[in-house]
Amino acid sequence: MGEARFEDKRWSVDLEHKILDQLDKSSSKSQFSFNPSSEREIFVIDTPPPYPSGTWHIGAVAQYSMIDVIARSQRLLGKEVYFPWGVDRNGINIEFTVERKHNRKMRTFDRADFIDECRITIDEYTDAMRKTARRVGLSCDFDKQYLTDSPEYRSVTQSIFVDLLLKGNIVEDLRPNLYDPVEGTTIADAEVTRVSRATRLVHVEWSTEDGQKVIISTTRPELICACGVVLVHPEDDRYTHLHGKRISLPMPVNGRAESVEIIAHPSVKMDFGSGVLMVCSYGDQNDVAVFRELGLDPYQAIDLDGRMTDISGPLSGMTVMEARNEAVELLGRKDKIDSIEDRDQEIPVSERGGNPIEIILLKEWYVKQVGIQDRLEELVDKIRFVPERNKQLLLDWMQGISIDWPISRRRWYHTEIPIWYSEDGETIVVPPSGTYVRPWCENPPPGSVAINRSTREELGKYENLDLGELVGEGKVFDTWMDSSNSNLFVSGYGGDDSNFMRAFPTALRPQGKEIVRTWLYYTMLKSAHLLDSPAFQTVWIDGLGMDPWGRKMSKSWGNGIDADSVLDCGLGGRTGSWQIRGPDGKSVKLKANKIGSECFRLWKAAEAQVGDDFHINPEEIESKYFGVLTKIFNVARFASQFKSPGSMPPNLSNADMWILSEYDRMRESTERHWSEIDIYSATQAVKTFLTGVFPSHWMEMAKSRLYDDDPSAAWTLHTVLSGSLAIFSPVCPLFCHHLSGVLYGKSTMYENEYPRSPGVTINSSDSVTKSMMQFNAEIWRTKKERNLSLKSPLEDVSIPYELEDYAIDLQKMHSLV
RNA sequence: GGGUCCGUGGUCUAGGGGUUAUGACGUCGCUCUUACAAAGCGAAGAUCGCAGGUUCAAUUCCUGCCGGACCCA
Repeated sequence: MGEARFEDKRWSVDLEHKILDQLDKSSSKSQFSFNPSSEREIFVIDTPPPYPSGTWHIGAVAQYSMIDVIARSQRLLGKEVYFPWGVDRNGINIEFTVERKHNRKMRTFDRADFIDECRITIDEYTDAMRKTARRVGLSCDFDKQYLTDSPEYRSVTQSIFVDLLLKGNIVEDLRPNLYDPVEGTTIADAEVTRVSRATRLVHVEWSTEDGQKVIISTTRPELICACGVVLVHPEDDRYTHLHGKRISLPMPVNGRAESVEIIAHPSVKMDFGSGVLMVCSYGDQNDVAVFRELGLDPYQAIDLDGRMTDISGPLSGMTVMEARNEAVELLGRKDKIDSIEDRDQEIPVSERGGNPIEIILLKEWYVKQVGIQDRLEELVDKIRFVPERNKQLLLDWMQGISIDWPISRRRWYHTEIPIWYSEDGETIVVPPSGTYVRPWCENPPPGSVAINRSTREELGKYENLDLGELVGEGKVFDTWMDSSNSNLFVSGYGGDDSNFMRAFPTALRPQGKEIVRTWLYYTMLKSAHLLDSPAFQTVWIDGLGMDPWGRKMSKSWGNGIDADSVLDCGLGGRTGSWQIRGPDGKSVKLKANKIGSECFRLWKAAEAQVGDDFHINPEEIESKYFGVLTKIFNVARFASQFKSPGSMPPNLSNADMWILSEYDRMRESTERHWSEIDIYSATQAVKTFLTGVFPSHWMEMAKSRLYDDDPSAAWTLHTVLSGSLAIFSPVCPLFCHHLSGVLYGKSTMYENEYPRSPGVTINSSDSVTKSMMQFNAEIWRTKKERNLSLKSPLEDVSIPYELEDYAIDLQKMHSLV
């Protein structure tokens, strides 16, 4: 027996930082680099490339640290893990940031200047995020960082687009599109959210050609000019006599018929307003459906700037809101308003800009998705979901798909659509695979190919053809076009084919449930089109980080918690405190003394099963989990007094064989849990063992033998502890690295073989354990009842038959005489 | 209005047709026992949301309702 080899009495956030610094200084980061030609099983993780926006949401950091637990546990299981560090940098967010910074709209900039501004700004955020990633202990392959706005990544996005275009999975069409007139861009279904707003429901008086008055209710009187038909319900007896009649528009229009037909149609709600519905191109999705169904020619009432077009007559040139007010004014003056009602309505707005969206006819590029849903569902069925029930989120979304995915956007800081148009507009030119092009400012590179715009027939190299003055496409891709390639990119698509075949379908897609309908769905769609294959082997879908009372965190509501404040809580003795808006709107103060990354990770791993939303409360994280670290730290501190004999001694005592059996059961179950990506169960199993039966029962029982330098006890102690630390290391990598370093001179961080069975086991260890715990508790209770100290002797205690093998140890442990 | 998921001691959480329902935090009591008082040990605390049904037996399965979260009209 020697001195304890730990200076500190417990784990601390300062120690955590010291270790992190040491690791950063050493060359250890290359330890996590990926070798695609390794003999080991390849395990590629398609990590969600975070979007740098200044601060990283603590819920996302928590989720990311669990992806790290998966990466580390898979390495421990012996796999060649690729845990990429990618950053998503395309998109409208950074454009908004730059617009706010300069207080100028994007379109008032020179395009190239604006793009430079975006890149400079996002570079700063990218560095900050990388620091947090390191701080929380991510074992990414940081050397191979990829940025989705880099030429390499963008060229993959463009090449895949060209491939799909040639395969016919991408179409160009003039269709009604969801459009954000304020930001001037098309958006997809998935980017629409709904907000409740007060609107006026106007009951307008129309009259038929034979002079009958009809009241039609609408919240959008400015769209009367785009009315294509008026509908009544076929079973509505009040209006049967109107079927087939023509009705005059109550507003002046320009360049179109001044009356429309009244038709019976079941999509009308009889009890809404008067039960008569005007259908305009396009007030809402139902209007789109009716126009398509009845084969009506749509009118364009709103232009790309969100202003009324010529057909609206007196409203022409006004914004939608101005036009709406003016329409009410005009109708009122002509005495055509029956009444006006204020009501709350859910209106669709763009997720990014928060602007009411319009539906506008636009020529855009689309990825086909309507026809492939059945096949997609078959492919989804080949994927394992963790947890299984979250698969439903994807299936629900797929069931609702009714239109193709519009992918072109009228923005700038995105991947460019790689197309040039011939002078006559009938031929398009696309670049060769693997090149990044910017058609808005450059000509096609050598090797570009000309294609017939409508038939997709290849016409040869563009250099050899006379296409007149080429026009580069100015539009860009929806950012999901970039991120939905991430699995292909990280699996090596476009590189060495044999490596890609080994890495695909990508082993794991970990992500949050809020982006199932976008990131997961679009990735599945792209991989299905391109390779007719499921995109992944396993999809792991976690819930969202909520505030301590289960509400979504938001800066505006004042219930957000900053990730760095939790990770650095306790650093240099500084405690943490958080002022948060509580459930009743009152401010609540939360306090903690020490948390740090290891405690934070342990909390997330041990607190709940994957898939549900989780509440983040720093007080709870500290009180429930820091003590666990203290406990394990002291187990190690205790063990550091004793030297291991190195190899297994010939005669192991019964107590040691028992705990080795218990350890082996834990080892086996955690190995299974880790391979099933069940972080919660693995963490619970090893935590319970290391803080429960091992120290409280076996260590107490083995103490006297340890002090007497019994080789059996010492070997057992270190065999169990070193293995357990390795098993625990995916959850708390720095903590285990430190303990194992001091105890055994080696880090648990780079283990790539699961601890082996000690090979010494007894049968029925389970029932022995139960009796043991029961017996010990009985003795402790007895001593307490008699007011005896734990080391005072106790007489007349008989040891149960089942524990006879352990009699001597138990007698010593409890001073039984 | 429709769909999906969820509802277990004060709080969080595990489990699952069958003897006294898991664990953690908090609470209370005792204890500085050569690793640990930022600890240990012990104790109290739950009719497993409500109402029906299936069953010899339900907290677990089914139906309805109530409450919460998310999604879609």
